[in-house]
Amino acid sequence: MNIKKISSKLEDYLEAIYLLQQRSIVARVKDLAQMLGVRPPTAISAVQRLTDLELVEHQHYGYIRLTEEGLAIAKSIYKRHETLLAFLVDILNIDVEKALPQACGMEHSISLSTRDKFELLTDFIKSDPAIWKKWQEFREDNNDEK
Amino acid sequence: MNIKKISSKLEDYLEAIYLLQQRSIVARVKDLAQMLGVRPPTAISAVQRLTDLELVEHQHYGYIRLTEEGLAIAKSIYKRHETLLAFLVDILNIDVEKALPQACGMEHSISLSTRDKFELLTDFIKSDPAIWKKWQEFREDNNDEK
DNA sequence: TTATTTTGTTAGAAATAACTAATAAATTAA
DNA sequence: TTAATTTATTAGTTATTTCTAACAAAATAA
Repeated sequence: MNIKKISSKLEDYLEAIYLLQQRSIVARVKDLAQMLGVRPPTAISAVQRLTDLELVEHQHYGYIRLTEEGLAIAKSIYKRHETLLAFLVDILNIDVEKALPQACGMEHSISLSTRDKFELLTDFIKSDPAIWKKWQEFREDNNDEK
Repeated sequence: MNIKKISSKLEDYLEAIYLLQQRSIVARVKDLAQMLGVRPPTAISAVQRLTDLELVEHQHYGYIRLTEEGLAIAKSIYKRHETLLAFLVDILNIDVEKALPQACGMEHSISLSTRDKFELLTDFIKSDPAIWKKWQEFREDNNDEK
């Protein structure tokens, strides 16, 4: 029931396949390569390693699908991604374009329990208008206009 | 004047050399390997690559020293490390042993400006006793005893 | 000062993760 | 249904980061 430990690069591939599936686009090598900014042979080699690990299923010249285990990992990474992105953008007031690559980097380093705490803090600050206002002001008083 | 972009592993080596220097321990291959949990040949190979990049100076069988540029990178990474660790431990209430590896992972992904914002938020929450108390309670109300 | 121990280095191998070039299969258009 | 285009794959190369085994230099102890 433990989540298999794989490299952060492989986690990125699982996450990308998951996102393609979500958009009801059947994951193909081309899309995967495009999303991750690599060449098709690089994506293929990753898909092959993920197949060996039984995290995806892939027949030659065919579609790429997550196994149950691969889906569990993908979801868990994506959840961390979402939480971190929301924290960076909504709380720390970072532009989405700048926040995205940072969330993508951090999402591989934090535990699930740390993710929960990031979410809790985000909810805490957002849920209380007084605190939210104070934080806005505190930020602005410290040269954080943008 | 730009900070050279190197891999996160090499950043770890610079950070470790910096910490050894701080403790007035002259950095040696053995210490470095021990700190990073690798075998001596691995540390040597990293030191050689850092020497090629002119980020450290190292004569055979001698001491390892950071160049001015290497020191700048090391300091900047370490600053991010400290800020993230303080945030995880003091604000999110994560045990130091658990927080450490997560800070070590995240420190390579965040920009200097994001680091500043983490510090700002930490200061904000710590500086206001009312907010601090509310956050403690909010955490405890959401199953975060430990 | 020789012997032992510690520390550092080289050589060579393996895994990961990327690339280009060449080719093969599948799809689309003529 | 061929021909052209798109997509996928294989083969081979490179860089990074790790390892073990073997050896060399330096430091310490006998």
